[in-house]
Amino acid sequence: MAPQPPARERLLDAAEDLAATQGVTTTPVDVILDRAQVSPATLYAHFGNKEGLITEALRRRLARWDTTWQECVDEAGTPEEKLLALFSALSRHRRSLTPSRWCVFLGVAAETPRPGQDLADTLAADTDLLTHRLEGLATALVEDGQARMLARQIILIYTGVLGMILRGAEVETATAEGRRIAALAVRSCTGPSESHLP
Amino acid sequence: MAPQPPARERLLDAAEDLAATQGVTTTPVDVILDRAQVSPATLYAHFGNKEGLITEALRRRLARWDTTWQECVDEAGTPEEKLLALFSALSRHRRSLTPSRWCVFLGVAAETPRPGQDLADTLAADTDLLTHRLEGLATALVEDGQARMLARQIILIYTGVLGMILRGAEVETATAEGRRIAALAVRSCTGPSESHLP
DNA sequence: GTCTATACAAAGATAGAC
DNA sequence: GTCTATCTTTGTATAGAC
Repeated sequence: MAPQPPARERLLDAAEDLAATQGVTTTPVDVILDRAQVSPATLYAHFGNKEGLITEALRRRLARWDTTWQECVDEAGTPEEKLLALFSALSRHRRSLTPSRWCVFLGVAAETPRPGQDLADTLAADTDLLTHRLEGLATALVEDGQARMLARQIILIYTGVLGMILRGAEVETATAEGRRIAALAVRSCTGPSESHLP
Repeated sequence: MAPQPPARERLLDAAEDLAATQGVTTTPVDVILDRAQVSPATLYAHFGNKEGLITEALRRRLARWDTTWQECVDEAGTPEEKLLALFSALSRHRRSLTPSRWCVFLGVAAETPRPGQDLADTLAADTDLLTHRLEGLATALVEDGQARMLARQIILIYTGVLGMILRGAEVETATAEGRRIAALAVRSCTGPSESHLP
């Protein structure tokens, strides 16, 4: 038999999975414990409380998302493709995990009107990563002043894709649609001239 | 003193307000009762359970949103402006109410992984209203085949605006940005020729 | 580090009276 | 239709042992 990972890992796995598929508020600690095959005391010894566990699980997930997205950027050819790699990354990220109901970070944010500082920071880190990486990639395409705006537009469209999944849309359909709209936004900044390059 | 509205109304008001600002799962029934100045028994007599109350409150809110949006469509001049009136409607709707954290319907959907039939129907009714009205308005602008696609794109962008509010963006900024992107989507369907009419 | 058993608090819902 | 009082269940967290 494969040796079981330590209780801490099992807790993080269970918490991440359940948060993504069922939501946090509606998932009692008992269910997480049951899934992880861990006793209550162990959870509180490691993470202090439920929110601490969730926070830690989200941090780990954000790191994975960061990696997946960066890989997709690196594989993309042109600066425009690198900017739009966000959408391929979303596809790939979802395929590599138990499919979440929409987006764990937005989901937890929606469920948690008054998060503690650590959780709030972790949730903000998702938006920050989007902002910074997209601004960086946009700088290769448009003037500095426009880069911030273009990044914001793409975050909006990306967030729209996630929201469509919550509305019940097919993931691949919504992603493809988002990518198409994002391409429009890019081209409205770069000018129509270069829009038909390979 | 102004005569107090009946308990049923006070419950709906309180539930709507609290659902919009704090979320449903994290708002205990007691808090709704306290805000409405109503006893528990009255709530259960009228609505059966908490979800019944929330469902009814959402139905009422959807009807108001429907009205506000239709007004904005009627006030708009060109077919393109009518299609984009969705974004002015969002502004107006929010200004007419206690500002919700983002969107009550998406919020409740996010918080409720397994809604009962009635609640599920009410949540779906929001997306359905968007779909049908936008498809109707799009038909005035583009061919029938494209109308469905354009409507979907605008729902995606609109949903993105709402998601940006959850991410902490300024409401008016996000709305204006969404409207601009939606205009791009419209013009990519109608062709660049007519894009500069008054 | 991890377990068993349990304390403590909160939340949803109902009984019975007026 | 509405109230007071209360029951039941569920959920978070801890005590103390190994």
